[in-house]
Amino acid sequence: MPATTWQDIHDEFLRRVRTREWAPGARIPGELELAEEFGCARATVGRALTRMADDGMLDRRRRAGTRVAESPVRRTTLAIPLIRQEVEDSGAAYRYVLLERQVGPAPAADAVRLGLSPGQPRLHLRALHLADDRPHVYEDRVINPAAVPRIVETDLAAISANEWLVKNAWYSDGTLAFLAETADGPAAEALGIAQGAAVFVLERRTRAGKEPVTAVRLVYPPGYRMITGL
Amino acid sequence: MPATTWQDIHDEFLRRVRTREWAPGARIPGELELAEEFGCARATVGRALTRMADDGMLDRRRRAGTRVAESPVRRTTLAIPLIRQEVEDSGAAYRYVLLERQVGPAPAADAVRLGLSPGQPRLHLRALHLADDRPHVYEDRVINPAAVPRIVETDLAAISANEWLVKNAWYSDGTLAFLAETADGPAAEALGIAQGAAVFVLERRTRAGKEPVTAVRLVYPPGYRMITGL
DNA sequence: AAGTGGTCTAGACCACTGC
DNA sequence: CAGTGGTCTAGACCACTTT
Repeated sequence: MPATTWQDIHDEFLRRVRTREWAPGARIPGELELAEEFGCARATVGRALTRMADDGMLDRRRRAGTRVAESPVRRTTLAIPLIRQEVEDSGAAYRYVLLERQVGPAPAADAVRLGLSPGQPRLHLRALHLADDRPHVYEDRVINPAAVPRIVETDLAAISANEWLVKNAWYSDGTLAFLAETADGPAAEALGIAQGAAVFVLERRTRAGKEPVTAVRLVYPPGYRMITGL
Repeated sequence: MPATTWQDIHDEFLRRVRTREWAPGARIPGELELAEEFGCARATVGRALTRMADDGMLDRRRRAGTRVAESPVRRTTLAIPLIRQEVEDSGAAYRYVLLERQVGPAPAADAVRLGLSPGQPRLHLRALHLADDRPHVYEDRVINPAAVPRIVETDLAAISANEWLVKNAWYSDGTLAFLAETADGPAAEALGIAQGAAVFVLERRTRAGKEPVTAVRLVYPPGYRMITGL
């Protein structure tokens, strides 16, 4: 292995940006010059620079060169929690309870959430994920059976909807949102907290092509923090 | 340009994972075989595969080959909001008001937040960011002047602490957390909402080497959603 | 021991865009 | 038009880890 890998170079560039040796907005040397400085091929510094640009720390434009972003902290990678894993990683035993299952024509609210026309069939689930038998997350989910017909014949008390979907459904894209809300009656009851308490909510929607698949709300009790690096 | 770029190949791999043509846990062909399939160099499919692995969709190990992750949605890229930009992008005029500025020995709470010993000097700020003169975010920040001495002589009514720090301070690493809370008195008053309302809070801490630089809490009023792709 | 991914190199051509 | 980044190629060697 060469003495300097692209990661070493990346770390050095990161240091230069963070220490402001390369100041926000400033233009930095071109790839060829940097390659000469580090005694490596152009592609190697290029890889390091590309990574920095992906992370939002550099702005690169052909002909114009590479500049440090005005605000060199713009993007971070967020690990989406897998509930079972999140619980087991904390050393607790994972358990899942299906609280309610409803099949039938979608009420207006569910139709909007999922992106269906009102009256189309939908599957509505309410469930609770537990860590050592203490409530960990409350789940409220709507599923479009037109996208995943087999789910209506599945015993969702034995396997969580999420795990079934990961194994059996496909999707093309989706959105993810985080927000704060006051706990409504059902969520408060399931989590054993006061109604009106501030809860952290993660909303996820997935589609397969144009067809909506599922919309889920995960409600975390007060005190929950979603943490990432910077 | 060749007919297929590494991005095309990446998109095709993404499709195969999402449609479960490559099922969770399954081993996929090696780089050489894939390069042959697409009629390109090994490095080209390698780049596409590396990207997928970075996104948590594939697990790659030498000798063992490449497998689809058990849960192929694990990481996403989150754009950290820059308040001024967030406001201006929404078409509103940005304004910033410094509500309070305190210099002095750190009370226990501030010391813990920032990672100082109690009694060391600290700068405490409370501020409000407005969009078209409506409250947008409430900011509560502690700064360690030992890390950025010049900030105590800076007029933080004229420039927000964040913008000053981006331009003038350096950092080595930090953490970022999201949580839900009920609005306390000062936050509720500043945002013009009811005390006890559920607010979305973003907490950020940065350090320069071992020295803490700043700890900030950004409090968003009810209704705020932080959105990302999937 | 051997197969797989991880990385580097040297050269090439192209795409974009500021001068 | 010329300089810069973006990408591809073909080959090479190395690192890891499973068999």
